[in-house]
Amino acid sequence: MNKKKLQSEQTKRKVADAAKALFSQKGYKATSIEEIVEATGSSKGNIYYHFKSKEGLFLYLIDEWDLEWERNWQERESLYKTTRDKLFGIAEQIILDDLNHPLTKAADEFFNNEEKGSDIEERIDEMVRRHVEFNRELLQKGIDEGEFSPKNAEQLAVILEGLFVGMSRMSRKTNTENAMQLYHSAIDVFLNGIIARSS
Amino acid sequence: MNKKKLQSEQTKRKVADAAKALFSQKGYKATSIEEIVEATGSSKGNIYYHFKSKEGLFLYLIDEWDLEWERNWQERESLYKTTRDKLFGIAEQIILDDLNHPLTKAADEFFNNEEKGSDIEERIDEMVRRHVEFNRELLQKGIDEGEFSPKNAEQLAVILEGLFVGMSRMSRKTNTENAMQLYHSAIDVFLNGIIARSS
DNA sequence: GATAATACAAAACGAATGTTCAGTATAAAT
DNA sequence: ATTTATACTGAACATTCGTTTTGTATTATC
Repeated sequence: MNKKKLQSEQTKRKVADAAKALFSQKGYKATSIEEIVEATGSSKGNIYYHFKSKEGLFLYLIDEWDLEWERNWQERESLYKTTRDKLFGIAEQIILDDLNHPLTKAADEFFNNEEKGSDIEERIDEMVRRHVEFNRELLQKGIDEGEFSPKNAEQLAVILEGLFVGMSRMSRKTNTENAMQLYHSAIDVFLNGIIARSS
Repeated sequence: MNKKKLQSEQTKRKVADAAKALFSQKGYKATSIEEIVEATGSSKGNIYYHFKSKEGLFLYLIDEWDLEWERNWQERESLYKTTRDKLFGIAEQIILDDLNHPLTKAADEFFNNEEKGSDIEERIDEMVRRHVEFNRELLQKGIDEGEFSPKNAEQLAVILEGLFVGMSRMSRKTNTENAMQLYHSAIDVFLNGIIARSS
């Protein structure tokens, strides 16, 4: 079990990468298996050999994406000292990781899905909850250390998450540099709005 | 030409209303003509008699929605004096007009569509531009009158639009009251971040 | 070397969907 | 009263899409 397993993993990766790119660009529904076939050269049957279904493929990508994001962040977190700097660092990672926040767009499609509770909606809800919790801890630390004025960290965390979502949306049609500026300004405003004032 | 024309307009309205509700709830792609048929009692053929296509129907709704929004706002604008109050007023209208910002979700689907430049994408881009311009004028006025500290109004306008988009996203699963609180807090932070300080 | 498992291809299937079309009833126009 | 235009129906059409199935070459196992 060597040559075959290796080859197999390579094609699975190729399919996953192509699907990720397509889902990011076109959304979930708008991306067809046929397009993934064309992008990879693999056959339809082969895709279904490696992944249970289209939904399963998407789920796989979400998990992978989120894990990777967390790994990347943990590697970089120590580079930033203040919570302020960390926020800027997060924005930078969001933009650089992939300008268009890979699956955010596709995620939008499921965010409001009253259909027969697909697994995907559940998973995305969980991801958002994790993000908010992540933000909350970050902000709470800033508050505790006197960097920010004491406020409802939970609500601020939701606002911050929304701000990121909104900025991602607004910067989809610009280049990296402009996106960076926009995120930076947005965080500036946000921080300025919650900063502890010595007056 | 009376009784028939009247009846005709009524059914067209009925279709438009049902479609608006469905698109808002499920998104564009996920809403089928068949579902509109079921929701209205009209036949498929009849829908295509009143509207050129599914895309045409959606376009019609976007235009109508935006016009209505602007009318509503112009009626209420005089109720608010400061730019600050106007922002709160806008948030209130966004929430009350329809908690889930009717077509925002569906609009998301087209925001990043690299397909054969559908008319819809164009139209939505234009709508966003108008919103940003609207925000810009509002903020510029606040800056000119000394309410806010002088900053790049254009960029702030984009941030504000993104903030609204993000808040809409984050409040999709809550009730009106919570949404109101969230928007209010978000605007508070935003205003606090750009306010002119007398210190 | 025979057998079994694996990785893949190609075609077919079945359901769903947007759109069109032929036909019909009713109201308006002549 | 007859003709015409309008509002509408229901079935048919053409495609697309996710998924399944059947078959096959290649590699691992014994």
